[in-house]
Amino acid sequence: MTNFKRTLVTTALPYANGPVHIGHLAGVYVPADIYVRYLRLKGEDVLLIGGSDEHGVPITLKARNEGVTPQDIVDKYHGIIKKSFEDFGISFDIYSRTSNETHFETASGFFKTLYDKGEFIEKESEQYYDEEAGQFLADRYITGTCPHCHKEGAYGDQCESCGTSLNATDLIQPKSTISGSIPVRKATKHWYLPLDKHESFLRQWILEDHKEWKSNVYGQCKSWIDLGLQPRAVSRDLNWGVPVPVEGAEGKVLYVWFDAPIGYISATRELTPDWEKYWKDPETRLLHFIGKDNIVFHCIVFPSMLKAEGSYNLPDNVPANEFLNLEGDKISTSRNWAVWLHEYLTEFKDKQDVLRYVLTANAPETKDNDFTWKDFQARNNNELVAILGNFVNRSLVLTQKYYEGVVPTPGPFDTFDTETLNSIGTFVDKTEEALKNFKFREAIKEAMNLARLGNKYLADTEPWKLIKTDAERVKTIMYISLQITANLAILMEPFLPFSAQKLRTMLNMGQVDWQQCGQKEVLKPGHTIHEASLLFQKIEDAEIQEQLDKLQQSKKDNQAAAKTATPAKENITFDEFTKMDIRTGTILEAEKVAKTKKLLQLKIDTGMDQRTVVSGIAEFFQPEDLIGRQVSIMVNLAPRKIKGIESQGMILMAEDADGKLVFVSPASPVKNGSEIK
RNA sequence: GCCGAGGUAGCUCAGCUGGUUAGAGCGCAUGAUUCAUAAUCAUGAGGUCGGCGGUUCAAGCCCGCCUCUCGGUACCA
Repeated sequence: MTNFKRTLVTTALPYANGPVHIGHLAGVYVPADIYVRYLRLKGEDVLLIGGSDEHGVPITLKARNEGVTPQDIVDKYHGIIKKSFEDFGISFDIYSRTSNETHFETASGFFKTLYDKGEFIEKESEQYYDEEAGQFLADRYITGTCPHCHKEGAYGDQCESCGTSLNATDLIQPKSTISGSIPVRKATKHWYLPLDKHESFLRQWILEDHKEWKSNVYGQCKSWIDLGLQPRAVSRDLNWGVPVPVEGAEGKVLYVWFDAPIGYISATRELTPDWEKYWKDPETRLLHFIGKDNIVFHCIVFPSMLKAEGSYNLPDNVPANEFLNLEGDKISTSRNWAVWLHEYLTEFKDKQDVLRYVLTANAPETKDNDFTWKDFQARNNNELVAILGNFVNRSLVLTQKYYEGVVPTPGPFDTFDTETLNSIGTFVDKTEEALKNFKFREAIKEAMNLARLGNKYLADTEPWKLIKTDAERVKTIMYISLQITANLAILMEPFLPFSAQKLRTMLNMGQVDWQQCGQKEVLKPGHTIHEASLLFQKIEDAEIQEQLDKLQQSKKDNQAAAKTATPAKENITFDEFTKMDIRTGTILEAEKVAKTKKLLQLKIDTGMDQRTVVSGIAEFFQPEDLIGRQVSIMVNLAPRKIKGIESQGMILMAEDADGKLVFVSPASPVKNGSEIK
């Protein structure tokens, strides 16, 4: 590995349309903060960069819904997010935002450079345009009927009902959410970053030169590259974002995915005039801490941008984490299934370190993990309180009791003393080794082992007994206990900064650095320490129950929301209704369409003929169970080829709240071909 | 379907390029102990390493097939 002189750590920019939750913290910010605090303690030159991602369509939509400006939205959430990070001790050198001036300048300059170098391709395409509002419509600004599940109110990019991702042009009866008018298709010009052009470079750089990346990251990249990379639009028609800085681009802004990672650069520029040293000097190590949803951007897209620009470093590693679930379910902002950081701190005041600890000890490093309140309580009570807090307390209380807070002068060390003192260094080394490899779960475990060592040492030497018979020996024992305690005060700093600081205050330690860590004498004999207070408090069952009840309430609210039917569609005339020819029919044959997940190929006796229908119901029915079943079929729907099979009609299904499909059939058997009207 | 990541003790996870009786923490049981927030310390019970087959003197680790979970992708008239 190259010997780097300094490190630049970036953390994924949280999207400023909502607060941050434990998933963000566990996946990105806590590990990044631990890593950076560790390097700082070692005296290394390191920067931790963060900021809010404030552009993009969802923010404009939210603003519209709430009747405020997009700036109002991002101001609000940027404030909340920034404060949450401060409160949890995420030690950013700068936490910036993409709506500020430096960023506009940086992003726009970056685009201009690539533009001038001819790194983009220009393409014209047809997009929906709202004539009343006089603007192009982003996919999210269009609603209509989902072509798949036929639910109304699907967005142009995704149907929230069936979860399918869509193209706006596929929506049935599209409608602009801005003016309510029916949008028209209109040609528009955009710039694209030809990722395919960078494929051979990416192959070499990732698949050959960075085999050491985490397996989830490496595999994901390989998957994307092998699937074939496509040119990606870097601009779009929108009025919220960084304007495209070329002529003829009025009403166009940089696509949010393009401007967001440039936010890392902008923030660094804002922080220091020396920013280029951190971004362009090959002796700087660039690290991106992100969640797994961001792997493709940070390993493929952003590096391609940097490479195309030419003067920037590429990331040396991208330690992406998987996702954190909450009590067995995916964390979801819209379903309010989350533990919000700003709420946590009002309910568990001053317990930042507890959450940091639990999220680190149970971090989703290799696979998705589950956060449960019961585990949270257990780790607090059985580990932080019982092992770490208790050892520190024992050590300090005994010192006060026997020596009024003065570190005693030790006598000769016996074998066990020496072994114990040596072990301190061993645990420190193991912690450090894990940290270097981004194995934070293992690192915090090894750090805790130092506290275990302390407890064992006290249990084995029993100073409270010896004090009556061999007071001299007790001095040595307490001296060693205090050295372990002092080491903990340093070793825990990256993980539990608040508690470590509190401990250092108790120990009257002052400034520390990593070099002291692992040493046998951190506190000199004669040094006076302060009164002890508890580092951690037990968490009672009632507090945990309160949190569980709160989540239960979210679940109830969601179920209630799911029960309300979607509003009726616009009226149609009787003539329009009679155009639809719906009949009863019987399924004669059914088989799964090869190489698909959802498709069944059905042969239906419609009374008039036997015809083939392809239907997306395979997830809910076994083909053999369908034979002989009577169904409703729309017979005059224009035929369409699906997976090479011509589908002549459509089976009518009802969709339940959970997305399950149910046949709409005659209540008792009728002649095939009977009209449904 | 295809691609990727996972499936190891009740729970959360380690297991390097295949090599003696498969590990840790928590939980559980028993014992010791009382300086300490009834905390601690020791000992122990728990595993056909998702399933089946193969390669090998030897497989949790390699190969094939199957199965389950998560993510990406195709498909949903």
